Amino acid sequence: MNVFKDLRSKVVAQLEDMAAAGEIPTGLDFSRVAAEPPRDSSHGDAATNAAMVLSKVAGMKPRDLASLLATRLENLDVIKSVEIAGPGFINLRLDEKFWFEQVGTILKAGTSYGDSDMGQGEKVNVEYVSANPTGPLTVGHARGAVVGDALAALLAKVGYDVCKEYYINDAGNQVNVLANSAYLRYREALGEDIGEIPEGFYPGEYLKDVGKALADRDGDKWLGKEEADWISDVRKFAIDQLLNLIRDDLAALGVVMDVYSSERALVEAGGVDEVMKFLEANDLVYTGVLEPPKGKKPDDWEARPQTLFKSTDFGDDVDRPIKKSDGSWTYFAGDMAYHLDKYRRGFNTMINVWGADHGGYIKRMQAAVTAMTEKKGSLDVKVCQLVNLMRGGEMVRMSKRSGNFITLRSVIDEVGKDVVRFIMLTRKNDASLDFDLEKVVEQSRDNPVFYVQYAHARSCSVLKHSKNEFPDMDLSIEALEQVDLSQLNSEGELSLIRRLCEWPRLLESAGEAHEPHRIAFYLYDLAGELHGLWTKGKDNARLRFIVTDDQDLTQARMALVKATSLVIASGLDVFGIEPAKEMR
RNA sequence: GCGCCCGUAGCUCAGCUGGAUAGAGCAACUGACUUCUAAUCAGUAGGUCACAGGUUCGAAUCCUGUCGGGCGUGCCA
Repeated sequence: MNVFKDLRSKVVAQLEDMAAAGEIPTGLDFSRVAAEPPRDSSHGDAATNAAMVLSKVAGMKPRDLASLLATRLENLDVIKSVEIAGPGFINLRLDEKFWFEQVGTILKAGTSYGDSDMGQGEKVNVEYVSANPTGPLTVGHARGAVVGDALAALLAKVGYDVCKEYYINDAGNQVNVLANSAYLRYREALGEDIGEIPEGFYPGEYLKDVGKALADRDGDKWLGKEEADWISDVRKFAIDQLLNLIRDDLAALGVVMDVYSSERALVEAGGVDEVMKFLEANDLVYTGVLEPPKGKKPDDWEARPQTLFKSTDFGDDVDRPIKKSDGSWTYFAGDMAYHLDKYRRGFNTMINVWGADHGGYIKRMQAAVTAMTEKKGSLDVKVCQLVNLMRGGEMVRMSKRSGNFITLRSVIDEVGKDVVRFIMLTRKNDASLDFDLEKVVEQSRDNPVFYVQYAHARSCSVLKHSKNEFPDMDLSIEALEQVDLSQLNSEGELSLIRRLCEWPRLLESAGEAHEPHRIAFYLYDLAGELHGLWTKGKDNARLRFIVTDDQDLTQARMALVKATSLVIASGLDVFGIEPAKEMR
């Protein structure tokens, strides 16, 4: 049940009646007509822009059109009052009874309140993390992981059929570097002194375990052999080990993928050849020489003919190589095959969550998707900007060369996965984000995780206390749904109810925009309303949630508190966060 | 050079896809607080939405240009 969607259809119905009655022309386009909560709540519960949007095509002054429509709306029974304001807004005030009924609706729906069928079961593929299997996950990876995960959950909540996917880059050069690094550690595990890790190898300590595991499995079987003999086996072994490591890191963050897709498997199955065939058949490739890059010193640049994809035909800036000058495939070629594969698996809508350093790659990938799906597929790329890890206001510097980077795991161990998840969602993806290890565990309004969790914990606490105060009060959902809420008519209470009713609408707009961070801001505001109400009880005992001499009033308040905690829990659920029952 | 992102209160950021008098938190100032769990709440102050044009009933939001910051810019993945 979405209050505003419902109102909008009531408005449109009236407009259709007006057209039928000859008051306005027939056949008008109502798609821009909206019914939304006004920014300033003093304007009422909802406002429609119908008169302003339609005045021109209807050939009427906005105010005249508004007054015709207003008269009709006034006669609807849920509407308490109607007023025309400003340039032609129609402000609607709804009957309080209507709002009270919504609390019952929320209680009945529970955490499924806000679920929507907007997506119509459409298949959507969300690809995220996709970190190279060459090391443990870092804080940087965590942002993409959380944003992708929450976006997937959000889309599922509003009615899409979502597949969460991880693309394993196991075909490029870096997995050979990995294999060589692992081989070195393998020799070390078998007693050899390997000294300093040379340039061009991954130095990380985690590879010791990989080398040891390989030695345990295969003994000295690869020792003293040519690289060509062991590379393929060792590479596969190392990749599997690293993927297990990454999977564990993701699990510690609460992320579970539906599908892991291997680049190597795709290439070996002929995916790239198929892409080439398609491109050739459609005259989308040619052999050419690219201009030298500008703005960068073309030190060792020399002109070389390559196989190029005509991505400029689809909005890219230059055509992109799919074959290197030595004849091997570029990363892009494999990625094209991968996206074609996704499309073939039934995903017309694809969303990729990428790190900031991949910004320059978006256009060519979108061009590729457009070309390969003959415009039937779409690709949205969410680029996550950098996370600045801080401690007490100071930047935590990481040096990659020494292999001394901050792992995701160590951060989770320090502050907990729920904190990491929430903080990663407190900024829109394309803005950079400060993550202060001290601030995020502070107990203050400045720390949104705490503030929201505290609101939930406070609800739980209040419910528990009310039960102590009135042992025979029925707090079951069934009972609370039936409670008469007409006493909850203070401004704070009605404002909280209205806020709760915005939840379904917020979910849909956040889902449509692919912006899960909006939920974080909503929850923060919602928590603020609850804390505000709570403190009113200090001035006036009658306004406390628990009124010791009035069980009926208390029970009504409990219905509202319960509904609030359900919406908070449901928001946190989209974020994959466990709501706190108490603060310690 | 070109492309993408960003520019909103002293600071950190929202702004619901074009709505009414642009909102929060922090910091500052004033007040409430023997509690249903203390870590909160109420209020004051703070703005040329970088700048200049344009589109229209209406622009922080869309378009063009300028300035400033970040990222990316052949055969890495």
